[in-house]
Parts: sequence; C-alpha cells; structure tokens
Amino acid sequence: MDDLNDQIAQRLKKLDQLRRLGIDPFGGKFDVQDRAGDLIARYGTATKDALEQKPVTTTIAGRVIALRWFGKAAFVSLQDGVDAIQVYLKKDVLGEQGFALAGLLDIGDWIGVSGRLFRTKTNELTVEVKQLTLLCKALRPLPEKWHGLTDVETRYRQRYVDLIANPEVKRIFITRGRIIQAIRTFLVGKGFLEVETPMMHQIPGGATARPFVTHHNTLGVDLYLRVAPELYLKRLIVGGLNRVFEINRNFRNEGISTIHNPEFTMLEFYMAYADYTDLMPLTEELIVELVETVHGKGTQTVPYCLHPNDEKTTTLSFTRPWKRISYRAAIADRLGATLQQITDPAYVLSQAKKHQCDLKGGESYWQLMVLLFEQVVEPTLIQPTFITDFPVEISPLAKRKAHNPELTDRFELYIATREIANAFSELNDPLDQRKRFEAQMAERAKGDLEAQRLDEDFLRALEHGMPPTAGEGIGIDRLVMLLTNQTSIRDVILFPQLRPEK
RNA sequence: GAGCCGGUAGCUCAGUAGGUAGAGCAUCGCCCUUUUAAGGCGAGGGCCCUGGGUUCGAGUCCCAGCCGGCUCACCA
Repeated sequence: MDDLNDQIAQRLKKLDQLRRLGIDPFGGKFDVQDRAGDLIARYGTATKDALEQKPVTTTIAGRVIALRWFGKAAFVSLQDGVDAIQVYLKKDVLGEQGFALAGLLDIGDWIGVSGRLFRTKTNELTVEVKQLTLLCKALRPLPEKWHGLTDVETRYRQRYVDLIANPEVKRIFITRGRIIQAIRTFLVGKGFLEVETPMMHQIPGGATARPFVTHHNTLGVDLYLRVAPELYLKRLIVGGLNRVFEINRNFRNEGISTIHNPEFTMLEFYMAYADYTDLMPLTEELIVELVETVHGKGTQTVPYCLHPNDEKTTTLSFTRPWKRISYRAAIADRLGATLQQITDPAYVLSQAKKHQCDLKGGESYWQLMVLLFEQVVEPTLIQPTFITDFPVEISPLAKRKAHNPELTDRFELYIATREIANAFSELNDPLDQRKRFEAQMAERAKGDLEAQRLDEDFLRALEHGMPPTAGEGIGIDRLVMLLTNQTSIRDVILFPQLRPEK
C-alpha cells in the first residue's frame, strides 16, 4: 500500500486485534435471510407496539456506512444494495464477545447481523443485534458522509467508491441494466434472435469511423476492433436468419467528450421483408416501452437538461406519433426557404456562408446541405423527430429512393439535439453496393481516414441475395443518458475511458 | 486538437496584500446504552499536482508540463 496513511494504519492494527480475538477479518459465507429494502417495505409502517407484541427476527448483511457511538452502544447505518437500514449494537444484548467485535468496526466494513426489529424513540425501524458477524474488514476510509465523493476524476477512476458513496449513481446503473433488459425482451417478443458477431474485424466496416488496430500473433495479421456490426448482421440475413439483433460494444478511435467514449454500446437490429417506414412505428413503440420501464407505466414525458450547467429542464414528450420531416424539408423550414429554392446550389451555398458553415471550398450541393443541416437544423431538434430521406453521399449502405436516386430510404431519430437512432432500407443490390464502396475507397485515397473500405466477402454475401431488409442502430449510452437525465456519457458508463493515472 | 476553469489533510473545502498551512467530517484518546451530519473535552495527520523561475521569503506571482472538468471542432 503505497499511500499508507494513519487511517489505513489504524485499520491494519484492528485487523491484528481481530485475528487475536480469533475472528477472520475477511469472513466467509453468510446466510442472508432478508434484504434491507424488503424489511422496509414489509415493516416500514409497523408500529412500535406491533413489533413488540409480535416480534420479528431477521438476518441481514451489508456495509457499514455510518457509525454513531454512545459508550456501550452504537447505531450503524447498514447499506444493503440501494437501501440502508439502521442496526443497533448494545453491549448487554450482544454480550462481551460481540461487543468486542463491535468496538473494532469501521465505516466501510461488511457485516452480517441477526436480531429483532424495533422502533427507536425517533420511530426509526431498527434491528437490535443479537449476533454480529464480520464479513469483511475495509482497509481504506470512505469519503465524508455529508458531501460524499464529488471529485469527478476519482468518481470515474474509482467507480467502486462512487457506487458506495453516491446512491443515485447506483440507481443510474441499475436503470441502465433494466433498459437493456427491456430492449431484449421487446425484440425477442417481436421474433428477433439475439446474436453475437465478431468484435475483431479483418476489414472494419459498417460505419464511417477510424478503427483501433490490434494484432493477432499466431495468424500474424493486424485486426481491427469493430466500428459497427452491420455488415456481419446483414450476412446473417443473407443466411436466412430473418430477424436478428445484437447489443454490444463498438470501438471508434476518435475524440473523447461528454457524448463520446471510445467504446460504446450499440443496439443493431435487422428485419427481413421490411423497409425503413416499418421501423418508425417500431422505434416509437420500443422507446415508449423504455420510457415506461424507467419512469412508470403510462408516462409520456421525460425531464431532460440539455447542458450540464443548465438551470432549466426541458420536457421531452414521447406521445406518438412523432414528427417526421425529410432532410431537405427540415433545412428549408429552418431557412424559411421553399422546396424550390433549396434545390438551387447557389442558394444553398449562400445560406451556408450566411450561417457560418465551416467551408473549405469546392463542396458539392449535398456536402453543403449536410453542413447546413448540422448548423441550422440539429440544434433545434429537441422533441423526438424522424428526419427522413438522407442524401446517398452520406449513406453508403442504404437503398436509394425509388423515385430519386440522390436520396435514400433512411431516417435518423433525433431527441434533444442528438441522433439516437439511425435506420434504413438496406442496400441489397450487390452491384450498386460495389460502386458505393468504390466511391468510399476513392474518398480514402483522397485522405479521408474515416471512409469505408471495400469488403469483398460482404459483396459475395450480397451476391447470394439478401431479401429486402430494414436495419436500425440505436446508441444505448446516449439513450440511457436521455432516460436518466444525465448530461455526460461518463455518468452512464461504469468505467469511462480516461488517461492513465499518473 | 483550441479556449476557459480547477488540482491544498483520507473526504469536502477555506487560505486575506507574497511573511510559521486552516476548518468541518473522518482518524486516535477520554466521557456517554435510543442516535441519525449525535454531543462534550483533548490529540495526531500536509511532496499545497510536477519541474523550473522571480523574490530575503512562493500554496499565493511568472513559465513549462501532467491530470481532470466544461465549451468548441470531428464522430454515435
């Protein structure tokens, strides 16, 4: 222990004293009879008299998070999961042996207790401990009880301490788990099969992003951590698994921010015989289901702070149906332009200049439109909105619109200015897909490190025939942020990526 | 990657004008058998992020770096 301080030294001293008393400071199996939460639920309203007339005995375990001494007695706050219950240690009930152990307890220790329930003078439901068992001695002190642990760096680096000291953090991660469970239940209920596809790719594909590179020693090849599972999931559709989904990590070698972690969790699902229009009501249904999972049955609105230091909370309304507007119409709307004007490249260029888009010169019409969309439309998309009909330039894996080959059968769902879902009718024309890959490779050759690579095996799969299919990806971390009202992705990822310590 | 803010005891934070480093909680000792931020009395605990510089003297001023937060840019 490099940073040995007096508090650790004191606890090590107590460790010796415990061993001299014949007590194993690191305990063993303990038969827990009740959970603190259950006791509170069951006896939270039981009166003092009722508990005396019909005594209730219980055996519970947990971590000591507060310890208040009164000479020959002490009150302990025992944390058991998200709940805490008070236990009372009294010399004449515990006996000499038990009381000696009690005297060596510290905040942070794990204990098991047996005894009867009673109410204190202040009417708090409390366990009067007859039998005290040490389950594990903690050697390090916990943060202060009142302010807790607030240093963000320590919270992320030592999440275990954060989880102990900040109950709301624990709640967020429990909610995250419930959200993911609810997604699985929802999709399985719709006939989807959960699958796992490779995380290590020989050709990273399925998204425009820079990959992480690693190396396989025996094969003697470099492998890439996947940026998306898309191309593998579509291979499964080719193989006849008509409805598949995967919830797993993607890795993108990019910057880190409040909405970006290098590894993030993505849901992707693919549905044969469907198109992107089928996915809009499905997405509404799924997300409303998740809103209800988190906020309760029948909930239509969710409070959300758009920025960390925002005083005011925005109310997000999930009442169906959600707004749908095409990419082009959304831009025209914001610019106050007609659909006629917005097709004019000169007009679009002038607007891009007017709205301070980051122009390098020589942008195509659609490149300008993409810049304008980000600049003027995205920040306004607070309420759930489906943006449809994306330009083919930025949709290399999506089917073209039947009546307009410049556009694709695609939508993105925006909530609180962020892209939450991305879906399209999957391109199943292997000849067009090859051209799209070639166009991407041309971009790569020009120095675009994020452009996609040509994947011969994927093309071979498409050549075997992929039924018309609709596919969608949902960024789980950002969705969890929305549903738990968190403004930083690090608050919904247990161990966010940080620079090495020291 | 750029800008702004921060790093002082285990934790949360003060630190005046550049002049011996403080509080609360936690810890240790004593008192206390119904408290809940328990209380009372006493005590210990510091690489003031790191490295340079200015100065008689730096937690404080200057420069560089490390780590973090926020904002912006790219990405989901």
